[in-house]
Amino acid sequence: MSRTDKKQALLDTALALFVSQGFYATSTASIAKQAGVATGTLFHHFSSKDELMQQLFLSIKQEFADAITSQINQQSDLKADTQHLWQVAINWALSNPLKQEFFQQYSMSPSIPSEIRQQAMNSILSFMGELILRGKKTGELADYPPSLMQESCHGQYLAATRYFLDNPNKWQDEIYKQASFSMFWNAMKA
Amino acid sequence: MSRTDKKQALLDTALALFVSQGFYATSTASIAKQAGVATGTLFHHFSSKDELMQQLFLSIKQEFADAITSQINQQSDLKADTQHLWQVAINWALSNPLKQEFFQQYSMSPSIPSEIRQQAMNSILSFMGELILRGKKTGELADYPPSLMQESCHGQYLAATRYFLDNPNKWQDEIYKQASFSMFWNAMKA
Amino acid sequence: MSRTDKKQALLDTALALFVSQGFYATSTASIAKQAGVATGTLFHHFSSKDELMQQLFLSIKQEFADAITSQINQQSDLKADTQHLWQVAINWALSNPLKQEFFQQYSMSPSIPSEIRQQAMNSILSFMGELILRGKKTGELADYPPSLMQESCHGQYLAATRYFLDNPNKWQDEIYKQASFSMFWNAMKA
Amino acid sequence: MSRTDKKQALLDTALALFVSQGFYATSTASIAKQAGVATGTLFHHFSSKDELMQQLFLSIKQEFADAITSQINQQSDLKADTQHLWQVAINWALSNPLKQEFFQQYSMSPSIPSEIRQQAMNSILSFMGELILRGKKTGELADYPPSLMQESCHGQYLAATRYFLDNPNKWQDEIYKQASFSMFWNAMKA
DNA sequence: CATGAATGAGTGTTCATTCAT
DNA sequence: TATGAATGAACACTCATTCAT
Repeated sequence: MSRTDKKQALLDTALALFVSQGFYATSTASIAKQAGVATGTLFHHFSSKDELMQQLFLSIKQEFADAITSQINQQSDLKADTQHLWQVAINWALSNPLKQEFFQQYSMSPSIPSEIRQQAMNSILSFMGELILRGKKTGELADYPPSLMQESCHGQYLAATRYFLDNPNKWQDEIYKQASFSMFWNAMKA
Repeated sequence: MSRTDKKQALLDTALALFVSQGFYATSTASIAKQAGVATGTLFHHFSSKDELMQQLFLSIKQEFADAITSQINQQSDLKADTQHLWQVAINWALSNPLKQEFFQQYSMSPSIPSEIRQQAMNSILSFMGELILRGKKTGELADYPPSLMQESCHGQYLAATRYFLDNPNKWQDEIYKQASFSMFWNAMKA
Repeated sequence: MSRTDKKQALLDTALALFVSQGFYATSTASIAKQAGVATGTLFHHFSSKDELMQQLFLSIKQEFADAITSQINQQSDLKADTQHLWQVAINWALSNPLKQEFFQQYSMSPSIPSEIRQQAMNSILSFMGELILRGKKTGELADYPPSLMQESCHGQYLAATRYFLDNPNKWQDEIYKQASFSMFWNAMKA
Repeated sequence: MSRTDKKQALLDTALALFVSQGFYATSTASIAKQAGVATGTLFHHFSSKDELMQQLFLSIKQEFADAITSQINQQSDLKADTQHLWQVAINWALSNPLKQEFFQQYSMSPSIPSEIRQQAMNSILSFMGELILRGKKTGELADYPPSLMQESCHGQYLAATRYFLDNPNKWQDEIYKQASFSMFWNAMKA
């Protein structure tokens, strides 16, 4: 196992254990053991348990951002573009349930410094931010205060992924898929 | 200090410390000390730290439910009733910022058994549930799957309170107040 | 329940719990609760947990001594008298299994001050001591050092009660009953 | 200090403290401190205080068994062999007073699971068991029930070691040494 | 870099004992 | 006397972190 492999194994194991048991209930020893390395090795790659958590948080955020970016191509009308983004984002969540659950659990938790959380949130919301701006200019979207709109969008996204994560087969049901987007879109519509 | 006072002092102190430092970073000793009682006293009232957490969670949930119930009088048209409920709920959150923050932090956290969380969530959502049903019957609200609608409502409520908690003076601004309700209402509107 | 009743209830309960769970694993609160009195009441009757233990130890010792004394009537020859004493003592142990087990467990334990234990042991052995003296004078018993003989007697008595306590029905079997006494007697015989 | 040294130091210290203060009155912290290691180290070698106790019990039992086995050579007549065994066993007890006292104190105590105690007792008694069988075949020993005889042997052994431990110089006195064996042998003799 | 035994401060929890009622 | 809530010192045990190998 190469160096990078070991670091990645530690991140993967930490993700699984943090989600299933929580940050504080997961000992560094158990992470190392399940990752197949010695206890001390964890501290060669991460200066502390907190840093492991932060790197994990940021790496997942990055992965999400990369996944979304790679699939976006804004060319149709605003609503179609938004719907595409919505589906791509929820697809990612359903394809990466552990990582999505990690976000749900730790986005509000004091286990992660608020600056790091803020940074991650902004990154997620930046996609929406641009669309909202575009929609306001064309008059398709309502002229609500932007920061409030962003928070609302984020809330809807979290709610939808929570729902479809708990009921994965419902995402195949066009009724549910459409409904979730309709609520999201209508909330912002002019 | 009477018996009830001590128990209540422990709950109050636990609320403050859990919110500001997190559940795991708060020692039972520090709760007791700050509440002005001996360490053992905490365990006289709560069999464990976990049980303290659960009782705290349930007591806050109950307080919220009572506050809402006492101010509800459904008599006008659906939209007016809904707006009233929306404002009452957000008012409560802003009047009880610690308790609201507690919900934000722990509604998804493994520090609280999921059954307890579920129970609390249902209680909160039951108010909305009735209004949604009413709206569907009259045709004022869209016919989306009820469970999905509830999750979406909850998400919007959390997002709005998060926003106004971070920017308390904005709730006095009618523009923001209106906008937050409009997004909530339009999402569900037929 | 009268005062004496409560004190006796505490002693009875303590006996049962000390035997089944051990001295340290039994909390004063559990003794009080199971005896049907308040925690504080225990400390009205016994100044400390240790004193409760000592009073219990001495009261059982006394009960044993009284039971033996009341049934002894030395009139026949030495062997017959000894056999009678042997049977009376073992009968008592089998009729009071909890108390006998208590002795087995605590005769050697540091939970009881050694002076108290010594005092109790002497009381038990005094019966034997007289018989041994008598036997030596008549030449029926061997002329071993008295203190060593006493210790040996005591060891045999503990072994026999241990055995018959674990196999109560064997005491009805004359073969076993006889064998146990034969070993005891032959060990001392001239 | 090597790894094995630390574990052994902990066992040695635990033995000394358990004997002098009792199991419950001895804190794990005090064992570690007196053994010259950190508190955590104790739990690195033993998963709990109870396990330390069990390992201690079994290691002493093993040491006793090894000591006896190494010195046994059955070649003479039964009585001579038995006397040799008796002396070897008591010699061991007197050479290892702490370990013998440990047995006296904990053989009956609930601090040690009864299965472990049983296992240890059987190991000790197995030596005797064989001799008893041999004696019954040759008719030199009485035909008492074997289990009762074993218990009686054990009781005598405990009594004798107790006596000579309390009065060590008496073991040098041939009168006492002979008397102790005579009582043991005559009890079983046909 | 990797290891894992060692560390020791810190944790949740217990429980004999006290004392105001 | 009797009560039982309150006390706080003491405990077994955990775990992030270090460091000699």
